[in-house]
Amino acid sequence: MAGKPTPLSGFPELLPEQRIVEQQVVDTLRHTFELYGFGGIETRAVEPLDQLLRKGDTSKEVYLLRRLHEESAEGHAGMGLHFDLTVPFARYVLENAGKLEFPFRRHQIQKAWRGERPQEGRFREFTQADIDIVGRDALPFHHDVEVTRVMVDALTRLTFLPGFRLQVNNRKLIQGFYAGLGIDTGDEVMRLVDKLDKLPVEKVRELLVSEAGVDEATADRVLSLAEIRTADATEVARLVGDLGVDHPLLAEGVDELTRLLDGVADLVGDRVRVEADLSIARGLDYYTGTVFETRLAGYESLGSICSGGRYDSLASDGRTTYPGVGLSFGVSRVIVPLMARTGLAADRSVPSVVLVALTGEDSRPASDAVATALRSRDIPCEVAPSAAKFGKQIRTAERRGIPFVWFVQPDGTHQVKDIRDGNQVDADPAAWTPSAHDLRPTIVSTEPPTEEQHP
RNA sequence: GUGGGCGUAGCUCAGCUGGUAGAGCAUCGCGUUGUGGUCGCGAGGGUCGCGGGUUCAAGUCCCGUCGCUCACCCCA
Repeated sequence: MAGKPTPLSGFPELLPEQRIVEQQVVDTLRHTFELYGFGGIETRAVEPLDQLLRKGDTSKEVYLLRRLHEESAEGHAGMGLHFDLTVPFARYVLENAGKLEFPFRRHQIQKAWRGERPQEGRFREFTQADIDIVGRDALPFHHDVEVTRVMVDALTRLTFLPGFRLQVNNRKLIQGFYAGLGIDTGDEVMRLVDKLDKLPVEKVRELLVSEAGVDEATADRVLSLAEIRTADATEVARLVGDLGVDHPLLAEGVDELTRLLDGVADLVGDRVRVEADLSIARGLDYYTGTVFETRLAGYESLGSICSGGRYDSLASDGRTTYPGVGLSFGVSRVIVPLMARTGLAADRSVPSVVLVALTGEDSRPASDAVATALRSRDIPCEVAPSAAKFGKQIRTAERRGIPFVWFVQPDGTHQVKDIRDGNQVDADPAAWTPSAHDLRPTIVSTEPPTEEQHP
């Protein structure tokens, strides 16, 4: 009954050379977030069940905590693992409202858990990286622009990943447009429009008529709005205006969306684009203004890999309301499929840039001394595990992707060999330094496949 | 939760209408006795997911079960 353990579906684990990729993604995100003054927090893994279930009928996706010796009538402890970082954050804000400075900005990079059936990019245990800004009673719109700028900057710095396309819309714009058309089933219409990336337009038109009860002319105008897509801030007002609908909320939404595109224009580039996409709505729940989705170039079937938006009531204690705006980047969702599909990984499986060769166990102190000298100058290195033949020691380095092997010569001098080109030179343990490029593992960047290309 | 596909060596897989288990890559050794990669030769490695059934005989057929996987549902 011994046998090899098998992987647990939905609980991905990485090899060392893959974990390096994940850590570099997380390090880059954190570094960028902190450049903008977002401090980090970590919340506990569990929340009371009533907190987790406030947002709807998702109880079946929550992992419950239960003692083996559970005796309560419910059969569980009344606690569950959090399924995102927003709900725990909202609770944290309320709990610590008296001690926090508002507007409060934080980043949070943690695991989350969902009991759903795993698929590519969708796991039961996964890592997310969130930024949010929360105000007390009010939160000016410029913060919507700010979080977008932070995330665009962060994505831009993930140079070893494919490009990103951030799609932005605004709930006020949609709701104002629907109100201007006299639609009174706005939520239902929005939910159907949100399916445009899965169902053909004709099908959605049918559903709008049959399920949302709008007439065909109205359905066509709803779809015309949803077809609007532009990266040009000045185009938004013109394209929406051409549809001839008038409503104060619509005007407000157009203005916000325009300001947002304007506000990030200087940061966008080839790898990270931002565009207005008026079909984006996000799940119905609590977004009230700006909404975001993000596609990974060449991996559109993964769906949105970085989402978020504005919620006028992220949290409320009954007396005070805390509006927020934020974005959530799906770390696992992006990197695990890339590793599976393209072999994305670091060029070595260990941090070491040098393997110090070993001539014999009696000379291990001499090799250790070399390693100590290198480490004192922040050069990661390791000493060979055994005094095997030098050919084997070199092979050990090669298999781990370590680029340099260090030899202590019989006369006590030193040489270091770059095993990639075979070049071997005299070196001083107190002075030799690898190139900055070699010092840390490098991620082999991935080119997007050209086949995939859809919504 | 529903439906399909697949479980054979470390990995990728072959194995026909049942007849005692294979390849490539990887690993280890030797050629080359302290400077790798190429090349050549050789070796090790398997309760064929698990349980039951049919049969003289099951990796192969049947039933069950577990796992993985894809799609649907869902996606706060």
